[in-house]
Amino acid sequence: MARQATAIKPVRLADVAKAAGVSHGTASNVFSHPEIVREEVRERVKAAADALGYAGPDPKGRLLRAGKVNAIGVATAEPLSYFFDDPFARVVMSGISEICDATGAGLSLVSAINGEHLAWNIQSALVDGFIVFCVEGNWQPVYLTRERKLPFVVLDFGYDEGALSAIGIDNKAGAKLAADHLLAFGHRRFGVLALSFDEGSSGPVTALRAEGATYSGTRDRLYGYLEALADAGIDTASVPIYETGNDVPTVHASLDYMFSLPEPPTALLAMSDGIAMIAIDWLKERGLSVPGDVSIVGFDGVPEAATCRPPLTTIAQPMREMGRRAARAILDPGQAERRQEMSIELVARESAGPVSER
Amino acid sequence: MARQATAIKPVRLADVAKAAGVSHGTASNVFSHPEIVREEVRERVKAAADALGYAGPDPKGRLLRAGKVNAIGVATAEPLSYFFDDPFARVVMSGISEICDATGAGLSLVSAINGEHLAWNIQSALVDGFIVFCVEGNWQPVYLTRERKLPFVVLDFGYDEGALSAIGIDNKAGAKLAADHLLAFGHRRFGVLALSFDEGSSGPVTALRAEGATYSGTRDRLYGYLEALADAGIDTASVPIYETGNDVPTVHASLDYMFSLPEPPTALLAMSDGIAMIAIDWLKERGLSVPGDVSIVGFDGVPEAATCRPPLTTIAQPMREMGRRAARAILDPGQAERRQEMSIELVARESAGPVSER
DNA sequence: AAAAATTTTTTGATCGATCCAAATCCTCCC
DNA sequence: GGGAGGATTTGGATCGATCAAAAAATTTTT
Repeated sequence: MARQATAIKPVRLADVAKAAGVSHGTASNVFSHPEIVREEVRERVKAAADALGYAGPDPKGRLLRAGKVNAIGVATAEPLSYFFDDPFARVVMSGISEICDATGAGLSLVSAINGEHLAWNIQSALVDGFIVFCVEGNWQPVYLTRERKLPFVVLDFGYDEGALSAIGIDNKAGAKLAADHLLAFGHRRFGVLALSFDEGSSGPVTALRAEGATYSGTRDRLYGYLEALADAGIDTASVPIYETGNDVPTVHASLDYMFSLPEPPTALLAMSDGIAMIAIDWLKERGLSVPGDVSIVGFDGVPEAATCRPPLTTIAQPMREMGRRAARAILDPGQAERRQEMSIELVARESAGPVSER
Repeated sequence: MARQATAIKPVRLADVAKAAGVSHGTASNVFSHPEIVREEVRERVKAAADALGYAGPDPKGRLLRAGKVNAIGVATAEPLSYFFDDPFARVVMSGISEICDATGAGLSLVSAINGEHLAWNIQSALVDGFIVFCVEGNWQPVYLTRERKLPFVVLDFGYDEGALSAIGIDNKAGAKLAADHLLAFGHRRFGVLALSFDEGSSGPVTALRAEGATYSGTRDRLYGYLEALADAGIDTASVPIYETGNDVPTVHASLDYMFSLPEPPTALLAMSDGIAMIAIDWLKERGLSVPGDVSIVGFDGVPEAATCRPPLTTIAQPMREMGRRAARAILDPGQAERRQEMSIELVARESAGPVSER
C-alpha cells in the first residue's frame, strides 16, 4: 500500500488557504478557476498545497455542490462478475462504455446477489442514473432503482408497467423468424430448447406452461415459435418443449429426452445462443452432424456464435446499440422515448440447413 | 425516461422535516436510526416523505459526512471497453468482483483514451482507492492515481519505484519456464514473437532492442527466453525476434518473416496467448501442424487458451487471485504488503511437443 | 488628483445530509 | 408535588468544497 503521508488528518482546502495566507475562496479558485487569480498568489497557494501534501479538491465536497456525479450506474441482481462473464452483458457494456468514453462519464457497477446488499448498494450508489439489467425476470432492481427517482432505463421489456422507459426487442417476432427459417428448409419435426419460465425450474413442459410464466421473454419466444409452426400446419401439441437452465446439465438432459423420443427432431429451436452451442457440442459427440442431421437456430447473436463450429445461425439483437442508447438516455434524459423497440434480424450461418435426404 | 414527479426542485430531508413538523435531526433519524424515534413520529415523517415524493436521503449529502464511498476504482488508460473485451482484464475483474460482492462494495470503472478526460476522471472519481491496470507500460494512470493520496495498487510491476504497492509476476522466470519446456522436447531452432518494447513499435529486432525498453515486462520476458536458450548452448544471436503489436497484421508479418528464413523455427515463444493463438491460425492455414511441425508456447493463461485448437501450452498467471488480492488491498489498506509476487506455472497442453522426426 | 472602470480577493451562503450535546418530555416513585 | 431517570427531540456544528455578491486593491480615464 502506498503509505499516506497524511493518514491521520487529511489536508483540506481551508488548511491550504490558511497556510498560504489567503481566503478559502481564493484557494478554491486556484484549483477550479486558476485563470482568475493573480499569478503570484496562484503560485503561493500551489506551493502551500505541495508543502502540506494536499491531494487536490476532494471530489466528495465538490460533488455536493455540483450536484452531478458524472457517472452511469449499471445495476443487476446477478453477482458483479456477470458483467465480465456473460456474453450478452459484455457486448451491451461495451456499447455503454463507448458512450461513457466519448462523454467522459464514469461507469459504476452495482449489484448484489439476492438482495443482501442490493438495496443498500442501489440506495447509496453515487450515480446520475441507472441502467438496469433484468436477468431472468428478476424485477427487484427495478423497484429499488425507481425509488431513487433518478433517470433509469430497463434493458428488456416484460415488466410492462408503461411508466418505465425500457429498451428491448420483440421476442415473439424474433422467435417466428427463427422458426420460419427452419420451416423454409423443409423441416417438420421440431424441438424447442426453452429458457426458464420461472426462477430455476426445468424439465419437459407443454405450451400451457407459458401461461403463468414470470419471465415474459421466455413466454413470448415460445409463443412465437409455436405460432409460426402452427401457421405452417404443424401439430404444435406434439412438438417437444424442454425448459432448460441455460447450463450444460439441463441442456444435456433436454437433448437426452428429445432424442429418445420415437420421432426425434431434425430442427432445434434454442432460446439462447448458449443453449444452442451446448446442444451443438452434444450432437457432435453423439455423431450427429449439424446441420446434416439436425439443424439448430439460436437466439441473441453473441459474438461466440460466429466463431463456433459450425457457425451458429441465430436471431441477433443489436446489443451494442442497445447499450449505447441506454447510456445516452441516462446522460441526456428527457430526450429518450419511453420505450424503444430494437430491430432484430436473422443471421443465417451454417448451423441450419435443408432436411437431410437420408 | 421515467418521468420525475419533482424534476424542478428535488425534495430534501429538511422539506420532509418541515412538512412533518419535526426537526431535521429527527427526520434524519427516521431514515438512519429508525429505532430511536417514537413510532408515531416515525410514521408521520414517513407519510410526509411519501406525500412529497422524497427519494430517501441523498447519498451525495450522506457521503460528505460519512467520508467513505464504499467503492473500488479501477483505472486504466485504455478505453472502458477494455474491461469487457480483454481476456486478461476480464479474469482479473472477475476476481475483483468476487471481493466486492462479498463485502458489498461497488466497482467504479475509470478511464479515458489518451489522457483526454483521464486526469479529470481520476481526480474526480468517487472511490476509496484505486486498482491501476498498466497496459503496455503506460504509467500515466499511476501518476494521476498517486496524486489522489488514496490507497492504490498497481497490477504489474515494472514501474520500479519501490514506493508503490504492486501485484505482479516474475516475467523472466516465466519466460524461462516456457523456453525450457520447448528445449526439453529437443527443439533447437527458435523464434520469439515479442510484444512491443515501446509504444506502438513493431518489426524484426535483435536482443539489443530490449535495453532501453519502456515496457519492462516485454524486456524481462525476452531476457528470460534468451537466458534459457543460451544456457542450453544455443546461439541466441541467430534466434529471430520479432516485435509484434499483439494484433493480427503484425503477428502475420512476424510469421511471414520467420518462415521465409533459410532455417525456419520449429519452436515459437509467444509473449502473449493472443499472439500464440493468432500464430496457430496462421500455421494451420499454411498447412503446418501444431505441434507436429511447429511447437508454440504462449504467455498469460487466458481462458481461451484452454479451448482453442490445439489447446495452448502457456505460462499461466493467477489472474483471478491477483484481482482478489488487489481488491482486498484497497478495502483493507495497511494490511497489504508493498509488493506481491504471484507464482506462475507452466500449463502443458497440446501446442508444444517433440521435434518432428521428418 | 479624483473619479471611473477593472481586476482580484474576501465574506458568507449553500449543497444535503449526519452527529452530538443540550433541552424537553414522560413515566414512575417516594 | 417534586424529583430521578430514561426516552425523545432539538438546534447547532460539521463534512469539504463551490459560488455569488460585496469589498478591496489596482489600473485607467479625465
